[in-house]
Amino acid sequence: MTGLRERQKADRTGRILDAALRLFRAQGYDAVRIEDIAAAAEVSAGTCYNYFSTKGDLLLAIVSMEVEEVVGAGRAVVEAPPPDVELALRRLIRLYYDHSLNYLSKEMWRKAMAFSIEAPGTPFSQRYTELDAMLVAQVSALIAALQKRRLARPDLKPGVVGQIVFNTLNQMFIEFVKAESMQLADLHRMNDAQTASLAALLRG
Amino acid sequence: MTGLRERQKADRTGRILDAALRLFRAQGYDAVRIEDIAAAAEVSAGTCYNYFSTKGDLLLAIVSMEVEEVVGAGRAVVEAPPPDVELALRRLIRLYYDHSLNYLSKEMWRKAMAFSIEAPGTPFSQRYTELDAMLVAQVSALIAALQKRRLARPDLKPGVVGQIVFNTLNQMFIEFVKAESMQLADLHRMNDAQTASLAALLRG
DNA sequence: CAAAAAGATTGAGTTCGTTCATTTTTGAAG
DNA sequence: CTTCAAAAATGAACGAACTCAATCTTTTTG
Repeated sequence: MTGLRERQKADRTGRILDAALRLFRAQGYDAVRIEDIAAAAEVSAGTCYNYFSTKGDLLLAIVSMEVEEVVGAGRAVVEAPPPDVELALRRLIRLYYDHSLNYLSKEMWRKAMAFSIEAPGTPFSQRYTELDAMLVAQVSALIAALQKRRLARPDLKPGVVGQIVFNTLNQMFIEFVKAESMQLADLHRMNDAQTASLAALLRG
Repeated sequence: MTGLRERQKADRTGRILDAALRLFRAQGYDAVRIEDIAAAAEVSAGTCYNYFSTKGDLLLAIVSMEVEEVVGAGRAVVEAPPPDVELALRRLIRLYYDHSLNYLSKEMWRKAMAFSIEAPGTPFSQRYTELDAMLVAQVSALIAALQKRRLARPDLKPGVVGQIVFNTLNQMFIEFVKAESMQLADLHRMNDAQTASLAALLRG
């Protein structure tokens, strides 16, 4: 089942991803050439293109892993939500934001988001879009959980509200990564303000 | 005041913009080389870079003109809003959407939005961001006008609601330009549905 | 086990955005 | 009208993403 070819393939994929992440973080996305990644991964430039269709798609593969992690971390919040709409939303969104710079730089986020709009058809662009949908679903699930606990107006459709909340948090995140000087603390403040407004709408 | 140099400069800027718009529409953004634009505008490639910092910024200059037009057209709706929240929002947003493909292709929008995230510091990227803010302000002004006419809950801050509405319409537009097969009619349907939900929240 | 087929790797070559030293044009001063 | 400085245009040269024909490695077949 796991032939040599298969193992080598997985190994090379891992080496390319590791090298790319390390170099992107250290030198910045633009400054790193595919040849540099190839050299660090001990393959040729051409081989990188057998595994990832473009440099942008390779970046999105890395970013997608980060988003997968955050979706995993978010489950805990949805399963045991704080006993208040505002607190609950704030907590989930802070989790997303705080995770965002663990492995990735603002430049990497900018390039990744740009690429996912520019080239929506590549494999990891589609994956990234799926993951965004999973985040929407997760926020929606949180709303639903709060409604079940009678902490939010029961007449609002969780999916609609979830999408609205996601749009807002996503837009603020874009603003954040676009402004190199903006700090996480600033983003938190924006989030707290917006969440307060939204929470007012969502409470009975 | 209008020396030769000044006139030539304006003339060249115009020729480059015209040529770029025509070629981007006819052949697609990626297929058009800076040299092609330069040739059509009867200048050299290097000259294009005296006027626009990158190919992406040249595109954003074109897209910005389109957005300026749409902001102008939107004023009429804000000044004489239809007598219902849902109708009013729907009308303004449809105006935005219907204008969007007058001069620009989906590919151009994708590239433009991508570039504005990727390179937020270039002159026309900043201009584009300003124009987005103007659209937010315009939607907010519409909400305020409706409140004044007692057609919307008076306790909601127009700015907050305007930003939420804009985020939603913008997100749907991104989905639209990402899916080459999606038609304007589909976008209208999405808009009608979302607007109905939002209008329910905004009515007294 | 040998031979052939299938699958991957390779790196030299192509393309295109961008830069920059040089040349040309414009406007001002004498 | 001539001279000079500043501004602008030019296109050759550069660099990096990406392609592809040739080569090598793994798997399958007889």
